Amino acid sequence: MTQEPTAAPQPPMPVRPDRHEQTGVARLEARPGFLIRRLHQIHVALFAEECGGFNITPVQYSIMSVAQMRPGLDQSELTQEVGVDRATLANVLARLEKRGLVRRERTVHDRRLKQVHLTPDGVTLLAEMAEPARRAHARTIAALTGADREAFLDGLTRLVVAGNGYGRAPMRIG
Amino acid sequence: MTQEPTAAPQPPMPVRPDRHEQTGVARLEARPGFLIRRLHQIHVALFAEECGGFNITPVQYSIMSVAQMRPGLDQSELTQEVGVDRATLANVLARLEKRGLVRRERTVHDRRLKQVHLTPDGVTLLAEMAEPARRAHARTIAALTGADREAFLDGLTRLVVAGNGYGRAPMRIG
DNA sequence: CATAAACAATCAGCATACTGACGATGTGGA
DNA sequence: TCCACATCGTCAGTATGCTGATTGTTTATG
Repeated sequence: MTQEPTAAPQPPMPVRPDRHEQTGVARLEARPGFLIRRLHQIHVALFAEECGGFNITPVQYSIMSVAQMRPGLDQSELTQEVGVDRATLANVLARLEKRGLVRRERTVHDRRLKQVHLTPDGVTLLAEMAEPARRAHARTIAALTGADREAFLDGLTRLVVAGNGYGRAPMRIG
Repeated sequence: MTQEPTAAPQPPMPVRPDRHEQTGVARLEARPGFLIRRLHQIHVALFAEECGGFNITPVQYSIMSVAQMRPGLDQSELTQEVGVDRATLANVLARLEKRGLVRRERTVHDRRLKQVHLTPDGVTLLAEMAEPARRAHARTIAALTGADREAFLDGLTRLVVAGNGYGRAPMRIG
C-alpha cells in the first residue's frame, strides 16, 4: 500500500530489466533492503581490512567510542546512543570487559544499573584505531564524490531518522 | 500511517557538530558505516513486521527468490547470485530444506555439487509473500520521494557495485 | 506498609555472517 | 597412472541481532 513512485518519472536506469520475465518479481539488485545488506557486508569487510590487527568489530568500536565520549552511561542509556538492543549490548560489553577494555560498576543509588567506563587500555586502543577506522568509513563511500556523495549521505540519514522507531534498538533522538 | 503523498519533506537536520569537542572523533551519526548498519536493522524490522507470519527472513526470501528464478543452480553458484558466503548459505538451505521449502540433490556428473530447487510448498509460500515483501522494501525507502529517492538508490547501487569484491561473498557481475 | 507494576540486566535459543579447517571429489601435468 | 592441486560442501568456533523469559531492584499504589 505504500506509495508507488509515480510522482517522479522513471526514465533512466534499465540496463537490465528490474523484474523476472516469468514471475514479475523484482530482481534482488532492485530491492532496497538487499542493496543495504550488501553495503553493510562491504563496510564490515573494509573495517576488518583496515582494523583487522586490533580484533575489534564495528559495533565494538561504536560502543567504545560512546563510552569515551560519554563516560559513566549505564547499559540502557548506551543502547539508546549506539542503536544496539540490550541483549546484544550486554554480550558485547562482556567480551570487551573480559579483554580489559571497559569496566562495569553497579551504581549505589540504583543497584539495577551498571555504569560503563573505558579502561586506560581501552583509551589507548581507541586512539590507535582512530585513523584506520576513519579510513574504513571513507572507503565505504569512496565511489561517490561531490554532490552525489552528499545526496547519498543525506538520504541515508533521513531514512535512518524516519525509521528510527522500528526494531528493538531505537536511538535517542538528538 | 504509511505514506505521506504530500512529500512532507523532513525539516532540515538539527545542526550539531559532527565531531566530539574533546577528542575530535566523529559522532556515530556522521560515520557512513554506522548509518548503513542502522538502516539494515530498520529494514529487517520492517520485513519482520510485514512478513512475520511466514517466519521467513530477508536472506531466506532472497535465496528462495533466486531458486525460483534460476532453478537447479548449485550452492556455489547460488552464493554468487545472492551475495551470501558458502558457509552461511549451507546453514540457511539446511533450515529451508528441513521445513520442506527447498530440496537439494547431488549431481551425477560432479558428485561434489548440490543442485537447489524450490518445492511446491516453497513456490506457494514465495507467491504469498510477494506483496508483503514488496511493501517492506518500499517502506524502507518511503521517507524519500522523487529525485531524492532516485539519487539515493543510484548511489547505493554504485557503492555496492564498487565494493562488490570485498568480503567473502562477492556477487557475479551481471 | 505491603503489594503490584515498572525497570535493568541477564539468559536461552535461534538466524545471519565470517574464519579456518576438513573430507570428498575432480582435474591437469609429469 | 599417479600425484599435486583446486573445488564443493560442511563443520567448529565466534560475533552481531533478535525474541521471550527470568531475576533482582526500584517505584507507585492501595
